[in-house]
Amino acid sequence: MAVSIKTVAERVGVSEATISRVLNNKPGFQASEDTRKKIHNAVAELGYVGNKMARSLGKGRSETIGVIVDCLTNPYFAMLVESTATLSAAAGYHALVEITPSVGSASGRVGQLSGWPVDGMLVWTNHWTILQDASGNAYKDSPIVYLGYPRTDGTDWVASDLYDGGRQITEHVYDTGRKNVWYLTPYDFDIPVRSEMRMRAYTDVTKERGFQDHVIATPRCEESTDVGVAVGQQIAAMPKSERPDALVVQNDLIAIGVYRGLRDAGLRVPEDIALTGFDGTLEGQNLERPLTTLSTPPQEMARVALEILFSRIAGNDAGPIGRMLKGTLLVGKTT
Amino acid sequence: MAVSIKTVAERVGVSEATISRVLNNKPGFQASEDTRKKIHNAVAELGYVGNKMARSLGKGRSETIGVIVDCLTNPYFAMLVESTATLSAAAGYHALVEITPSVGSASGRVGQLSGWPVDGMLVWTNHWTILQDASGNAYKDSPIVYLGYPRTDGTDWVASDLYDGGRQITEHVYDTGRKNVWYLTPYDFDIPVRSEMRMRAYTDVTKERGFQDHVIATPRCEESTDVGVAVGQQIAAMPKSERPDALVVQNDLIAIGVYRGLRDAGLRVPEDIALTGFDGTLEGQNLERPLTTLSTPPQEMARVALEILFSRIAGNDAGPIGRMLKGTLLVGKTT
DNA sequence: AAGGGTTACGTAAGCGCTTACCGTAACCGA
DNA sequence: TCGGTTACGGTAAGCGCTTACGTAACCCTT
Repeated sequence: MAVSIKTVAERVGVSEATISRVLNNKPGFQASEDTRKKIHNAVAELGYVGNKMARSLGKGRSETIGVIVDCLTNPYFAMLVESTATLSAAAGYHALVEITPSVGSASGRVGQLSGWPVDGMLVWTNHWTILQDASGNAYKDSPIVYLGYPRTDGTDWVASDLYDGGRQITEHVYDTGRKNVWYLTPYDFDIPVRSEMRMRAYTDVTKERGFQDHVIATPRCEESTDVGVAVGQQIAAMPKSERPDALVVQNDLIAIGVYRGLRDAGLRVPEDIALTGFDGTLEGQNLERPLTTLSTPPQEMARVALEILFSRIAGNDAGPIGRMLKGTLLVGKTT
Repeated sequence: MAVSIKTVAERVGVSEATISRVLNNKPGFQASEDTRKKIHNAVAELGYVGNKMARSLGKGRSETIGVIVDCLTNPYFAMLVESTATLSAAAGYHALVEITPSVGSASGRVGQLSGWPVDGMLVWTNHWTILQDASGNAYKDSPIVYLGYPRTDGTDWVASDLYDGGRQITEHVYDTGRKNVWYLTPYDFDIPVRSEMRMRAYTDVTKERGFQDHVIATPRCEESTDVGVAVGQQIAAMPKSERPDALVVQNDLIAIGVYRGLRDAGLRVPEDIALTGFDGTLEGQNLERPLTTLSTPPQEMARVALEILFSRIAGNDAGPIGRMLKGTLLVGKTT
């Protein structure tokens, strides 16, 4: 029904092959200026826009890359996806997003995206599992770059150096003179790898400075902000002597919640208690007191990851590539 | 290379057609329990996952819907896209996102998505233009539901009732006793339709109450927050007598900027000046003083829009469908 | 015993494009 | 005059699915 390459071919009076070759600028193929013109005219007049599906089927490549993330409400992911979409568009690729909190969980698998011949995938995992196909085997139909955490399982990854970041932020907190610093993490005991590095950095620095570490773990869940609020209230309810004088929180979203919880309960940040986040989100900066946090620009992450991915698509089959991106400390008004 | 339907067929010893029919549960087709079993076993053993491209080519439907928005950094859009992705996944569809600030602009056209046989599209437009294909004709290869603003051009749309919302929020502001209320809009003089309704509601209410209206228009641009900051500073720099005592701002992002601008210049909100946003974003609620705003849940918008879209895909060709969603006033601490 | 309905599956023609492999015809130099 | 280029472009075989149509075997009916 729609105008296909056949329509154009008939209109111009040449074969479909010629149309295809001219439109794709096939190297080594020469058409007369005349046919070229005619073809382009016909295309314009008919409003012909190929059919990407057929094209992909024919070429065996879809010029689409898949992006799998937990959610988009976290602005960090939103930015990540946005960057991926624009960067891949610039390279002539489409971005197919899939939101699957399940990917990366123990039973994580490549849900909907499966069977879609994406040329490559960017996958954010919170856990250290591998993407699996429907039968539970490691997915390997197309190259994947895992985002978020460093890996040692032979896959490609781009991560922010959480250990380094954790140290930067913890040291900063101690540098401001705090002595009883707690760490707050949405901890998933089933998958102990999660966030190890940020937390380990915290405990390391704490020990090095000769202080006592203290970790609060809350169940990992969607409504991070609310979780934070609850924790904030709990802490505010403690007698002053038992309370920490600083809280290093695993990410901005939760930290924001904690901020609200503390504030609503009448505690002042940072006068009564210092607070830090992690991620460098916009929200954090829009708090009354911009949040002290550590940012690894998702744009950068997307850029580096796509670089790797495109090289894989182009055939690069060297050993596993990993890139650690160092974050930068953003000192706000909460410490 | 990958395992195709042919592989399965050979393994089981039946024709490809049978595989396809069994796997798709073709109504009216009966296979023996035996073959069914064999097929499912083979599929499991081989790890066969169809090829969606070929499937789509064959059926003429791609089971993919496209979503076009300005950006994802605006959490409103992020939420919209997230809802679309999850809701369509639930219906067995994929979501293909395209970020194109240009769509909806005067020269707006269906960029990358063009040629991709999406079964339908959700398009957010800031302006009242129609999606165009490469040759400048109205795009009509697949059904589209336009989001954001009501339309009278025969296309389907889902919008939040901006006039109603504008009235709600303006009246609320006057109800708090303000008398010199200004309106701030990122106004694109090239496309005067933009936001007419919110602003008109403001002027209407203002006149009804016997006050003088005053509109500040700033160039529409990406860094909305920064624009807001600048305006906030300008206003703060005015002598108190010339200053408004309330600012009704076109959206949360800009309002947040204004908040910061005012705050940094030493003005207090709402004591010195009241402030409202529009959209009900998370950021707005995370401000020190949660922003008074008007929210039209993007989830709801996505839900309603997809409902319409799926009905169109199913063949519903009734006249244009429009749905106006009433927003609800969120009274924060800025008024 | 012949016609007719089931049951269970095969055949083959697409879907709209790409591309390896062949023509032609004109032109050119020797 | 003839073989060899060069310029231009047609043919047809896929890519991996779906589906309209056909058919063979079986059982039941009258």
